[in-house]
Amino acid sequence: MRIRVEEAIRKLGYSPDPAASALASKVTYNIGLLLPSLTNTVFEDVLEGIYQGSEDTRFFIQIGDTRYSALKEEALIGTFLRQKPAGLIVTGFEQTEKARGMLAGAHCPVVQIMDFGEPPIDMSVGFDHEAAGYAAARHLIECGYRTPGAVGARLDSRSRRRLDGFRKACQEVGLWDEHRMVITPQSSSVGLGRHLLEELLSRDQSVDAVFCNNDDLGIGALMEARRRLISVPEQLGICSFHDMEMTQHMYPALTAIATPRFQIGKMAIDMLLAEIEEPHSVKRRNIDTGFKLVVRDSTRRAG
Amino acid sequence: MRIRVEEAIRKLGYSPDPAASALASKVTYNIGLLLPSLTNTVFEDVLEGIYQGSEDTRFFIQIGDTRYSALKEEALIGTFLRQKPAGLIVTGFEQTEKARGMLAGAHCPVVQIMDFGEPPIDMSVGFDHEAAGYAAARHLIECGYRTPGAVGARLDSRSRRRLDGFRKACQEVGLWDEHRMVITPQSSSVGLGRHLLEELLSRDQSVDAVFCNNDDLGIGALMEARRRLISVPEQLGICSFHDMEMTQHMYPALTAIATPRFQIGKMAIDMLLAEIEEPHSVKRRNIDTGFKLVVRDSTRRAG
DNA sequence: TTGACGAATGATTGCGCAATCATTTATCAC
DNA sequence: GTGATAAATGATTGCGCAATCATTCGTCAA
Repeated sequence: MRIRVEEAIRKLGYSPDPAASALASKVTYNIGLLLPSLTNTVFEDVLEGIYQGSEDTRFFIQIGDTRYSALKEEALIGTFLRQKPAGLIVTGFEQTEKARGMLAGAHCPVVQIMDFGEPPIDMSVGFDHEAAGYAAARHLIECGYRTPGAVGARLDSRSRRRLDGFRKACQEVGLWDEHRMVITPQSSSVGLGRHLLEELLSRDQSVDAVFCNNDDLGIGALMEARRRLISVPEQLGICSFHDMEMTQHMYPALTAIATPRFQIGKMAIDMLLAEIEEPHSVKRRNIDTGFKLVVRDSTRRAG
Repeated sequence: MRIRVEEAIRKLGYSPDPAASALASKVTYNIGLLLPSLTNTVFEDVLEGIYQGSEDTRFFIQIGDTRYSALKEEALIGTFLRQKPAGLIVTGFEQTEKARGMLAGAHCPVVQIMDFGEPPIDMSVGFDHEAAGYAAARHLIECGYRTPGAVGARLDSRSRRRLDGFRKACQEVGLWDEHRMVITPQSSSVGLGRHLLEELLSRDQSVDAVFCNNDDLGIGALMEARRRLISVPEQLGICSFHDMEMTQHMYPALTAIATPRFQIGKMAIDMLLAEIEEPHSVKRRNIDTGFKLVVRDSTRRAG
């Protein structure tokens, strides 16, 4: 009987209507993914992990681009929930009150990614951004740099906390001056990195090290240093953030805080699928992935 | 009456069920977008254009990642069509026979992007890759380079045609040797760009210019040249492809064939929305956006 | 053979909306 | 005021499936 039916399916080229299925069963095989940006290389790797973890399952990843706007995010959460997703992955902890309410009341598991600290709405996987910024500062200080600065763009809460951590570590050893923190709401780019280093140097010519809030800025800073014939790492140490593939191939290679973006994506989808399969089966619901300092030539001073 | 209804909607927090709507009307507000890769910066800008063009409309972009596989693409086209999308955007002209059949029979407009040449299934917007490669070669030749090579990765049909065009221009002036074409099926990265230049130089030390099939490779080649103390552009001219933001900030800045990725995305979504709004209203259904040679220091030899 | 039980199969209902048709109400010219 | 037309409103049906219930069939022990 089953065989006969399956033969007919093949012969007629039948395939079920997902809309009818969703209407009748009140659930779909869609997994909603909310990212603040798709044009930010940081999220490419997260995406890669999520795709890899959901390949060959019946689930379909539906991406929403919030453009770093909590309101757009709120609207998208509404749109997604209306479609009765099987699960939801959202970036960070900074949803609007209403969005948090919707997520808390959702009839599906929810994973918050890229951050660690606050208790999650449901589950979370990420790392502590303040600790990461702190680690960057400690590294520069231990390398002997004494006039550290920092540059940052597109200041979402996570970026801000990285800079907070950096500032804190510098203050602890009495090496901080707030003038050496150059930030802008503009979205980050290599060109902006060059510009921000320029601004930093114009504010304080004695700056001997800079923490760049992400790799675009790091590469930009490196190129600007090169243009000005400022030697890296001797005259200027550069520590980048995220460590995308490119940074290790720069010349000199960039020291960076490497963030486990692929792993975060993979763990998030794994947790989500497990929880969809068997509700309440996931035990560790709030995961700190940590980060890693990768020391390369851009901070490796002789002596 | 209308007012009373809308008040009730607000009060009850009612929002229509998209599944029921899709079932009853046989159409949704989803626009399917098939890209070969999301971790390729090339498509970020396309995406940006599409998002910008669909913002504040009732349409929702649904992304599918084909991972450069025609079979995955075929499967995704099936998945998308089952959802009765309002429109579809697919990359390139290399669909499987079956996929082309499905697209041709789709009850919605279809735009093929990133390529120009073949007659489209429905509509298309892109540029001629062979002509772009040809232009790169002509530029290097006109700069006086006499031993041009080329490196390429991830050889989809478009990449291949770029290299074909490059080869053709070199052959026309008797400057070609197939040994100076180094290609690999690996996916492109900066590290790979370094490696491919290494390979190219090991095959023929007299190479004095290289065309890189995309910017990752171009930046990698530049970094490798730097490491080997090969001066750019004097000893080695480098021409990159696509011209993402970063290339102009390299040191020396990279000459590149700039491709109008944002514009392609924007035009594609505009054509699609117009056609959804009013079938057969779009007149120019096969658009050649062209490309632009941007000359910078990496090919600007003194004399 | 009989009864009892579980598995396989068949028949029915409702999900929430859009589309269609049937009805009522408003609008206007004469 | 009348009739004719257009607009607004109301009632009904069906989209294609999943879930539920009702039925039949097969299996086995007594």
